[in-house]
Amino acid sequence: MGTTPKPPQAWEACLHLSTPQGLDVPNETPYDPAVYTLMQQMVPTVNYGHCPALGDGPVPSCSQPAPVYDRHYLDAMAIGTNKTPSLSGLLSEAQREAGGRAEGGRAEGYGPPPPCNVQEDLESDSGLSLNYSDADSMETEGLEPSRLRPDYAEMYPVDYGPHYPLLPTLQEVPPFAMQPPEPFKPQPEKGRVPPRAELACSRDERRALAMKIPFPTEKIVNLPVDDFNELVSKYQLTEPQLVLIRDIRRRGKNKVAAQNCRKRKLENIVQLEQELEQLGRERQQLLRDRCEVDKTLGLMKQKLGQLYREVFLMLRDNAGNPYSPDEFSLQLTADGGIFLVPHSKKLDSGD
DNA sequence: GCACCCTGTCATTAT
DNA sequence: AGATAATGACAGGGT
Repeated sequence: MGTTPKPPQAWEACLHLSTPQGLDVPNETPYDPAVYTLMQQMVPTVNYGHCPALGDGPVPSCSQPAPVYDRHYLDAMAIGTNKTPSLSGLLSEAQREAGGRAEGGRAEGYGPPPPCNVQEDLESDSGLSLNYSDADSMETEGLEPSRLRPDYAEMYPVDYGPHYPLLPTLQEVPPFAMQPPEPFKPQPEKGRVPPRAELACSRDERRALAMKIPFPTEKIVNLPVDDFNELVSKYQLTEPQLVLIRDIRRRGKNKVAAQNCRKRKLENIVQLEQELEQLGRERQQLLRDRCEVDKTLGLMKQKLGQLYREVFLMLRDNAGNPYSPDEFSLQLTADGGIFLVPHSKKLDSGD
């Protein structure tokens, strides 16, 4: 049931993005000797500004800055905003709920809990709690003793009444433990479906009630360990009661931990989505910058070619004739010297 | 009836 | 060593 594969949400889809093709440029060396040895071949620089090094990838020309996979990314984000109501929204919702619940749970004042709806506890429990400390479930579900762990049946005699605790004083017994629970009549707010937890007191509260635990589950869960131990030691509790109390404390702590964990998970997802958006923006800016650089580079090459031609045409041999560009070329040495070299020879490009 | 979501719980590991 | 926190996995209930 809970393992049904779910369609990828926005952040999940984003994780499947391919690597940014637009930026993995083939290694462009800053100094290409061929450029300076055979300048006339490169002079007609027609395709500068077109980002030729990008190949046929999705990288746009300068005027079209929308690569294919960015649309994918944007689609994914759009899915995130359409299908899921937005994780930020979910997060704030979760925060509201968790915060409210946590505050409620932490409330110091201990009053009588809302009336318990024992009938509501037809829900089955899962895992150990069914077999271990679910006294009321056992009661209301009508489980056969054969289905229970042997020690469970031993720990939870069906007849609670007289076995139960030697309560210190009547004043210390919370009212709800002394009064029979009234039938629960949920009164949902308009336009809002109350969570299950609000419909009735929790299962652990009902368990505590059934086991006549003489203090509230809120204290069991929220007291610091020393205070908790002190509280427990003040009462003469049976072993089943102690087991239940420890279970209640463990479950209560874990419930809060799970809420916090889920909240953090949502926060992380939101943060990652924001980072993804930011990185997408940075990538777009880098692509624009590179187009500008390519354009500038093309212009410089064009000017250099022009200059090369002008210099070459001014050269004359001893007879005053111009050199043929088919037979000679100009070469630049590392120290800045310029030589006229026949095509059959080449200067050592080392230096 | 099914898919999805939310929540509580358990088991396990980390702190 | 025991308590607690964190988290994945699962189940049950609601929509």
